[in-house]
Amino acid sequence: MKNARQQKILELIEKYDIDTQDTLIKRLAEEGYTVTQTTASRDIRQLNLIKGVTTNGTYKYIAPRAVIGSESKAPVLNSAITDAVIKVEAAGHIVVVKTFSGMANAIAVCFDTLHKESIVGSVAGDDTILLVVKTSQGALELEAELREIFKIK
Amino acid sequence: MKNARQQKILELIEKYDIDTQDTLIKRLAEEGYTVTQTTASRDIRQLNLIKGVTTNGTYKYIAPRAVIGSESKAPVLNSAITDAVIKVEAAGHIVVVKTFSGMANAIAVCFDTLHKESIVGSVAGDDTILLVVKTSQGALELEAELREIFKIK
DNA sequence: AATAACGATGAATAAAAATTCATTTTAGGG
DNA sequence: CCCTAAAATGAATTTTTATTCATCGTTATT
Repeated sequence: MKNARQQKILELIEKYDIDTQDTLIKRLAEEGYTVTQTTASRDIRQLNLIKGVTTNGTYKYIAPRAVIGSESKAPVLNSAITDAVIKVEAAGHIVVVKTFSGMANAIAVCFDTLHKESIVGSVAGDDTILLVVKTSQGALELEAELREIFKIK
Repeated sequence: MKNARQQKILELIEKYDIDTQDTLIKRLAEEGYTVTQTTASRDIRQLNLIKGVTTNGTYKYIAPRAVIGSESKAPVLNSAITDAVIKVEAAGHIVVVKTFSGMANAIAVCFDTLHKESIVGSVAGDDTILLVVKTSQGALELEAELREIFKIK
């Protein structure tokens, strides 16, 4: 039951603007899932959903593209993300990451959540991310690390 | 007061794991900002911060890189420009400028209109601008200059 | 200077979300 | 089958967060 329901939740938050757990519960009920707020809260937590503010100033639950990591543990990247990285290459003190078209931003978000010391800043285009590193040496190390993570070459 | 405080909030959530508005209020108090939960709530909303679940299962406020809702944001106020620049750092022959989420483009436009000789080109993401300078020396000079302008550090 | 208009803030309150503590259900051994 | 352990769930409650309404300070306008 749980898995089907959580799957449905992901669909629902895509389809509708769901602003509270209560709204979610009602949508779920329409689909035949009757649960209490307790369960909704837990589902949301387990799915790593977050409540954001839209440009209209309203709230909305969304599925973030990567799990927010606190330094300690390796961040959890969903496979859609790791698969989308095509190439990683250091050039001077910059590391260039090539991705599937349109995926660069999603992946750059992951890098941000890594809070890697060596990364001074990053910019993402459509299918390319530039990671600026303080030193060439650092770039080489980062390159190696990323290749490890994304299983490149 | 408000801007300085919100700026500080961004620093605090980077530096510490802030799980509730209450802990944020306490951290702010340590820094000399005494506010109520009402204000904390509003600041969080205005900064577009979100509360996410970390890999440890704990909660944590973070500044998302991408703005939810995807449509472009409201026009940027003049005074907001300088306030929105968080960090300026030279790395080799590149200067990295960190800004509030969604502000990078607006600020990059300002740079362009400056027609600074030393800037070869620039790229802006959501919250980061890369300024490409001919030489490392030039990057250092530009870094110093920008820090002056934006009163960084 | 007086006054209007607006933004920032807080106290109190309402609303929403997380958690605790049981209870029920499910999945595996024996 | 029956039992046990673990997972899932809900009711009640606590905790956290958002909002309402009033006030204060600032700035602009006459």
